[in-house]
Amino acid sequence: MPTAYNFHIIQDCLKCTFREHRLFCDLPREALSKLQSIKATSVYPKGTLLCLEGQAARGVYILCTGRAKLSTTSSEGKSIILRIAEAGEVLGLTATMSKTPYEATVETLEPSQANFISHLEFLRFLEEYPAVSMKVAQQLTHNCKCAYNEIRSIGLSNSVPERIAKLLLSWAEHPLDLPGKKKSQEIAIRVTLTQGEIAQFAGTSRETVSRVLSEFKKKGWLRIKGATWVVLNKPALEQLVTT
Amino acid sequence: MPTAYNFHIIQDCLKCTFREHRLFCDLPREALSKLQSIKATSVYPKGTLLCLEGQAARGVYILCTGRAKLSTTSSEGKSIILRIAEAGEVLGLTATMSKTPYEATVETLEPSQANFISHLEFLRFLEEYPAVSMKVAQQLTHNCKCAYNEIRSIGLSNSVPERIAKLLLSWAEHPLDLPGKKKSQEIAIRVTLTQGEIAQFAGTSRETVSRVLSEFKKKGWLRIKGATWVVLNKPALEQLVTT
DNA sequence: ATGTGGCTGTGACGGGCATCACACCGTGCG
DNA sequence: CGCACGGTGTGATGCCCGTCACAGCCACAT
Repeated sequence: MPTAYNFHIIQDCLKCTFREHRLFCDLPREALSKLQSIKATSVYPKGTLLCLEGQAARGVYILCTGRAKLSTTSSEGKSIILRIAEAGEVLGLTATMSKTPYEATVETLEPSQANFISHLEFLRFLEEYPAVSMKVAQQLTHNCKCAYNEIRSIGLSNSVPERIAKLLLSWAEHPLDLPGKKKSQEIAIRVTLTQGEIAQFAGTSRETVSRVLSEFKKKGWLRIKGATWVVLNKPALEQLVTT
Repeated sequence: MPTAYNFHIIQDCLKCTFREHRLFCDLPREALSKLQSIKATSVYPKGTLLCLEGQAARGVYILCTGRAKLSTTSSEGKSIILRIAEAGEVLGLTATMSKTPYEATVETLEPSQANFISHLEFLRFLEEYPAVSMKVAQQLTHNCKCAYNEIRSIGLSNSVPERIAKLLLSWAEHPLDLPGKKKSQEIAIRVTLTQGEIAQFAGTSRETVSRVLSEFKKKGWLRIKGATWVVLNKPALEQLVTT
């Protein structure tokens, strides 16, 4: 059902074709029906703040399409990206489960569709369907693993170039298929984050990211044209990473 | 039931008096009986490695008494402490849930009792008793929150003194009650970690920790005698912390 | 006593990176 | 068009803190 905005909206969870590839959504039939009845679907433009760090948790968002950036900010305004959430993830879960304020600010990186479920209804939903709490556990497990990776990335690496190389390599695991591309070592990826955001991800400053990327380009390891970046020398980047 | 080692062993989960104050253990009667039948209790000396990072997850440990240190290590040998787990927590959960290798190395910090439950039996236990998966979700939530705190601590603070002050303050939330102590601003805490371990916790080097603590002592903010430390000027430490 | 091993204190040194500052470039908008 | 604005590139500067080196201390075993 493409809309005027050329955006496909998934109205009915039961008919959602992506379901089985998603972290959370692949639930038994009855649970899905219930979910369908308690969810509120909306489409949000890029840059929407779904959750605000520190605010009381109103409920969770299930991201149907799009991606979102989870970040946390210090009182001085310095902020760091916790992770990028993909479609099919539940956001605001930690806060909703423990009835505490949102841990992170969630901002959509693309036009996104999400199902909102209020705090109370979600907890009831959870208790009613054991399969749902299993899924919740899996989502939380995923969150933990991402967080541990981030800790390793920031805490164990020796230098900023290493951390940036690591980021590039992790992105390179989901490469872009360029149509007329001959077989080669080249890995094309789409990077929509700004250098400032990459800096937040790597726990460094914007300028340093710029310098490091220049360095990579100068060494012939990387080519950047707009939002499509091409990793030219994966082994070299890998050698930089010790973790 | 004090043993020859003057160590109280909890044989029967159903009779455990600590249960209701614990993160995981407060389960319904039937689940507890089942737990009782599938667990294997052991007592481990200080310094035992319960889980090894990177090894296939054999199952989970429920920590009955004692505390344990969760850490992760880079290939270069640099390592960082993820968190300190308290009695009542389930360890090895992330790995067991996602059937992946252990994320962290778990080392007992004190003589500790723990219940081991094998991988398969735990997952079956989980599916059988919905209340258990709720508890698992709560444990995972706790893990996430700790991880996020660690990320904030390492990624957002501007200096090592700030991070160490933060650690001290977090420990000061569970003060020691000194018997003959008059009312005062002084907060006594028990610190069993070495400076090297504190360094791992704060993502810095042992020497820097030593220097920072010296500094705090010189300024009259802190007094250290063996394993009992006394925070003399909490506000000063708080002022150092911006996160 | 003597050795050994783990923990702690302190000095010296130097490099990596945060910070400030400013120029450049494309895009959108009045 | 001219302007503002967000993103990017790059130089200069300085300092925090990691690293190396070594000494002192304590507990414990021989």
